Amino acid sequence: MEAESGLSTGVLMFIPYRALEDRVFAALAAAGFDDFTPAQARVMQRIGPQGTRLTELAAQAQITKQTAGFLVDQLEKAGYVRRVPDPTDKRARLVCGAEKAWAAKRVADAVVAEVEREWEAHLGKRRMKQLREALTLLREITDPWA
Amino acid sequence: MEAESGLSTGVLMFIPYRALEDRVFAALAAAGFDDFTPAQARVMQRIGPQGTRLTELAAQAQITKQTAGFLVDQLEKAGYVRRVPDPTDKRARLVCGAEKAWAAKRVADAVVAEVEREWEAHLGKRRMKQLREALTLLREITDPWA
DNA sequence: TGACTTCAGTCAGCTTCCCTGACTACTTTG
DNA sequence: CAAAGTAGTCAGGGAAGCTGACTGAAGTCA
Repeated sequence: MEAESGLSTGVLMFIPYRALEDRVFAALAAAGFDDFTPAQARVMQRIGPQGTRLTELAAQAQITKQTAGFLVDQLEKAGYVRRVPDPTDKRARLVCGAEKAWAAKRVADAVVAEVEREWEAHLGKRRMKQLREALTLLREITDPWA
Repeated sequence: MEAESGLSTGVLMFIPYRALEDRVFAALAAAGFDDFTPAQARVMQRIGPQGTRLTELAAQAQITKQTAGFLVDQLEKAGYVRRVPDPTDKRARLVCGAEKAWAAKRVADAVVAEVEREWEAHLGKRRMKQLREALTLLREITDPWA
């Protein structure tokens, strides 16, 4: 494509993101959490401490409620979540994380922290801070929700 | 947990990337290039000026050669690429971009440039430069190939 | 030269993810 | 209470990816 460092800023962002994601999934698999998929993880990530409604999960993950329902079914079978009736609305049920989900989250969080330390070691404290600052600012005009 | 936002640096990178991708696809669709998918685009992007082998495309896009073959089939039907025999190796064929592909690329490149200008306007010239610098450095330890 | 090995690409069959459309059950509101 | 809105499911389908098994061509080496 282009000659020099001619990659677009967008692509330059995607490369480290993808590398991080790969690391997290590898670590989860190594720790025995190999029975869920990236799509399921994306939903699971968004479950709040008190549980979250299916419709809410779907909206946040930007998928249809049908897809979310399918993914939650699989997560339920694998023992990561359970569905409990919502006491405040008899139409709804709350998707709650099970202990297995929190255990996986602890592993994932540890890897993210480790990778960020590696990045900081490579960039130096100053540049890492600038990077986060620029990205946080950029979020203001690129984050469609929040 | 940082003060500015609790999001990991990886997620912070993904947000603008996704926003850029959405913009590019919307612009392509608006320009009439609505007959290909993101997956097909990811393959098409990697076709060199003189054409590229299927196996090479698969490796670069990090998919199997079967999947790549399937996507190239679709691109061929839609008129974006054609396959020609490789003169230097009778086993292989070169996937070459057709004029329609280059036209789409021109549209995409224009949108990328436009979005980058918007980002620079929001961040300021200095911060944009720092951002690209940090990301380029980060590529050294996160880009699995090159 | 002939026997292995390697590489390019295809075929067949499968899973996962995600969609639309149509539906039931319950809540809220006028 | 009737109408409108919301939570979730069911049915069906398409896109994208995988593995495994294969053909045909090239390269290697005794």
